[in-house]
Amino acid sequence: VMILRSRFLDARRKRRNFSKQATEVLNEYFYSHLSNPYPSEEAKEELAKKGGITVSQVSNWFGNKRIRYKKNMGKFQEEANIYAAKTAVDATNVVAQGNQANSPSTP
Amino acid sequence: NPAPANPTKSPALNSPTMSKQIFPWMKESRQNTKQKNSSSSSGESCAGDKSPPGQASSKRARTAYTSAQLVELEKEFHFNRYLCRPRRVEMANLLNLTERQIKIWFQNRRMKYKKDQKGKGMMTSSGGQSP
DNA sequence: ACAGCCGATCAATCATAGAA
DNA sequence: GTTCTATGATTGATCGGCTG
Repeated sequence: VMILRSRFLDARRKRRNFSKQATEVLNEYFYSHLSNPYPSEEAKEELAKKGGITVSQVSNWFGNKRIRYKKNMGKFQEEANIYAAKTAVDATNVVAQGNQANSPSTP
Repeated sequence: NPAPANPTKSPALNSPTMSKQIFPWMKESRQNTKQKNSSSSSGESCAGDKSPPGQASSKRARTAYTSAQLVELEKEFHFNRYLCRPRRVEMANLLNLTERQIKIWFQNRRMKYKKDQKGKGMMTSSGGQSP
């Protein structure tokens, strides 16, 4: 209403859809870690690099994906099956206690 | 309430492949993780009550701040990124918000500030796309 | 004990891109 | 060109951990 939405002070919300490559990488991680889709900071950086987007964008994507997935799981069923085939890093149990080798970028 | 939220719903899957379990993070709403218990007498009432029809539950609504409030907050932030207690009380009255809201606003604002700084540190020289 | 901060996340909402 | 849906970003507010 009246409150002319601050056309200014309001960050420019320009949106550009992600590339197929980025979406592919993000979905792959999401569905292969469906038991706990919370990538670590390092994992986010890796995903950002692979998808050609920023870490913030990776965070936004996971935030939106999680909420929307749980809000309407049925809608993603199909998509889930598509990505489910790849990488079965799935573990019914959360918390990786035995942290084993990874492939992080050792600084 | 578009989604009746049926907490206990069976997966009922008929996919040829594996299943789709309902992991804990998919469970609704926040406020979980910990369960403290208790024992103690008094109190029960646990909160958690759903909320179906009725109502009542606390609804941390997303109060939409007016542009006037935002301008004041923004102005103050530019002056000081941190607020002292007295100043906070002052602003709370002035803007008709609670001290808590003022505090939270500054916290979120600082996070945003930090995030913005992050993105501005690298820019070789190219750039500017002018549409 | 106790309040404030940080970092991550949630959840609602805004605004636009794309499909119908 | 209009209408509805998918999706990226923003933001008020919460959760848990840490600190003085």
